[in-house]
Amino acid sequence: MCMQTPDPQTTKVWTSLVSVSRALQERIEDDLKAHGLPPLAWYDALFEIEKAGKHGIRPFELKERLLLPQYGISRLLDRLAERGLVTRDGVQDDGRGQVVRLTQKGRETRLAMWPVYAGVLVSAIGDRLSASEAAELARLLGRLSEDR
Amino acid sequence: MCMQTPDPQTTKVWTSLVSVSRALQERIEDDLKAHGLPPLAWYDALFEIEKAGKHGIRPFELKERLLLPQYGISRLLDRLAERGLVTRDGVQDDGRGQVVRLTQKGRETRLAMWPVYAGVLVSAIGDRLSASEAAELARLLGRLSEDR
DNA sequence: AAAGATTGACTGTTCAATCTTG
DNA sequence: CAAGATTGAACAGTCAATCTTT
Repeated sequence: MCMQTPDPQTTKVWTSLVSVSRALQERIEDDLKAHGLPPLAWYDALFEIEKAGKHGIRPFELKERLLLPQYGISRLLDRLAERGLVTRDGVQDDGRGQVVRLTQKGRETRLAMWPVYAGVLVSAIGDRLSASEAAELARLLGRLSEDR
Repeated sequence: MCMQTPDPQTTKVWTSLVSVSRALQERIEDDLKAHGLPPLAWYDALFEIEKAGKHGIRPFELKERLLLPQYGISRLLDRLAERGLVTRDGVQDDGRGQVVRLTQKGRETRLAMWPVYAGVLVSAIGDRLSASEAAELARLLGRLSEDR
């Protein structure tokens, strides 16, 4: 029974990680809201659906890309469809499934969100780190998500 | 009208930041749940209240420390009190306010959460980075939360 | 039975309105 | 009116159960 306590550096990494990512996410959400735009989570969804083009994408594929549970996708698509940002159509070769496609309004919304989103990233990250520092930071963060 | 797009390094930092902090938080939540323990957010609250000792702490102070809105504190304290982890008493010199104190059960719960919480931090951070890498990572993250 | 997807009920979060005291 | 705190209603997330098709 080894009661392990992280060393101070580990703790510092953790607290910085949480506070930085929370602060950034909040800033993005606030800016989006101030512009009358949808929440950040929608951006990723709209982007993935947009990338799928006119062939569309199946909800279960979206689930894998966005790392959300299936019911999460289901409810998210409900809201996107409600606002007219996506369409959901049955697919012929598999009666269980659907195909999701972005509408014109969906494309416009995604596009309108981007400058706001990008603006925060540039001012909060790009403007604060040199290219080499950013590369080093990305590398170190990558170390934390390696498989074991 | 400058349509700014973050450079690839900035984007990589952002995506790594989000995925690492999300994955870690999920691992901690899952482990806590597997041990029949409360969610991570409670840990910080219990810890802050515990630090206040027998003098207790006022909800508005807790709000500042935990960076939650006042109604968030109100509801969180409802749940903590419901489970017998904290007490809420009126305070004489300010009729509006309350004082929150940790119960014995609250102390035990906080203590039981710690090894689970710490275990994830050690295996996900401490074991993966050298001391100098951890220091460098903490330094770079710190750069991102400097005031401007 | 497994895969794709949805739903009802519960829990938690958010907003605006409210209440009380200073 | 401002500060400390709560609350009803709306919204989002979660769990387990369900439904349909393969």
